[in-house]
Amino acid sequence: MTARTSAESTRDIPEATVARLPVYLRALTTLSESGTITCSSEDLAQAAGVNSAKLRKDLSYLGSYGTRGVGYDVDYLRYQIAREIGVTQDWPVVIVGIGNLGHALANYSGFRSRGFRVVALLDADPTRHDEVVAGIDVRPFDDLEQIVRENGVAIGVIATPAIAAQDVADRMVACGISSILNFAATVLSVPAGVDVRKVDLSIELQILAYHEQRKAQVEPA
Amino acid sequence: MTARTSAESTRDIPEATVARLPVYLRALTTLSESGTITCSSEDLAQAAGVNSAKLRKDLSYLGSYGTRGVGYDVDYLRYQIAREIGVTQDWPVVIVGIGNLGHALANYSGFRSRGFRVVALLDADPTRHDEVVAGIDVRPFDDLEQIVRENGVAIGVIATPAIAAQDVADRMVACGISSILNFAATVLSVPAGVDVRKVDLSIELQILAYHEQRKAQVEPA
DNA sequence: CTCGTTTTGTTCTCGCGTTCACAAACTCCT
DNA sequence: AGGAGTTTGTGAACGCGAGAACAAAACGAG
Repeated sequence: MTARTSAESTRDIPEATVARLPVYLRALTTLSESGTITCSSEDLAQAAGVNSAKLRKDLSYLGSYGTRGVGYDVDYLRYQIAREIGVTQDWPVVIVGIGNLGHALANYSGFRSRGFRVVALLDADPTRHDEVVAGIDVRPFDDLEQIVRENGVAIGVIATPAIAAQDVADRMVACGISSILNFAATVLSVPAGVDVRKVDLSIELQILAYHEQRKAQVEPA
Repeated sequence: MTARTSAESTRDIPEATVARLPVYLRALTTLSESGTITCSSEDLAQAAGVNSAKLRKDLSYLGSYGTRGVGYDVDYLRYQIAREIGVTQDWPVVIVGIGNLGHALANYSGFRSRGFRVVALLDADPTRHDEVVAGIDVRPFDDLEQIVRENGVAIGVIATPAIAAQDVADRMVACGISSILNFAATVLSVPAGVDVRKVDLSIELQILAYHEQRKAQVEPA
């Protein structure tokens, strides 16, 4: 095994692991705030809601940041994960669609505290353009390109009605945005190289309903 | 292979498939509204953003609802999937935590249109109790048990700050709620038999940030 | 009625992710 | 210094899901 630079060490982290790293990061932050200096994989696994073997394997993809017989230094590990995910740097974000959900997103403190800075709120509806949400004034959707260019925005959030989402996505991609978080209830088609993650509130409820129905079937009270 | 009753046919649907059924359901609804009578697995797969082999395999778990050489009857398949998921029936839901996100959820039309009926909005903060959101008045959190009992609520939504979420979950479980959709940024621990699904906005952004960082590393402009 | 065309339902194979189990490594106590 | 106890990091086995490929079934033309 050859020595690797830190740039090379960021290779080949499985997708399933990437999805859990933010959970570990939050658990570590909680531990750190409660004054914990070191923790075992068992402790952290419990805080993150996974089993310890999976946690250790996940962390092993980042490198060997633990000490056998001791555990992990909470702050050190936290920094390493944050660096790996990329939340040590500042990510400018635009939110398009300032309805109920857009409001909630704009006000969500969890973004800013993790390195995401909402640089603009955009809406196609001119009657919203005099509004100020979370200290940011709502601007016309047509300002998208200028804002993206001036702020170096790489991540866009779509909180529009489903009917408008594909158009918004197309415009975002045309401006150079390469990661999209989509809250609209529709399937987006984007060119290769653009990442889309979908959050669909009603789908989550439907999955719960399915299981709920199963439970009722098995044991009819 | 013996003949199976419709109750028995609902066995053993893989979790990955369950998660996609709502997507197919929405795609079918869109097709139906555009006047389409029948569609091939290829058509539906494209509308749902998956490949056709996976779609056919998913549908095969429900039964044989297609016709070889022809395709699927849109409305018939839509009904079968809806029945399988359980959205042909009415699901009473309570939402706890009427902050920005709670407001957005209460107003979200996608719930009602898929069989989910918000029967109550609850908040621990007394200053919110005179508010009316989406035509429903906000009630004290302590009314939870009564509301759950009177309406037969099985599904609860948590939209509180992280610090309150575990308490809310405990109370929900104590009342008999057995499925929880959690928007709070924390890991909930619940007894076996209770389903929890987590939606975490900042985690989704962090996953995007990770990939975005990778792209920037590979091709530094 | 028969043959070609279309499309489903299913089998098979492969790769990823999870979990177990254990060797390696570190600390602490005597 | 040495041994007992603890905890990490990882090799190996296992199970699930994705995708390719094909047989079975339905339709239509002649």
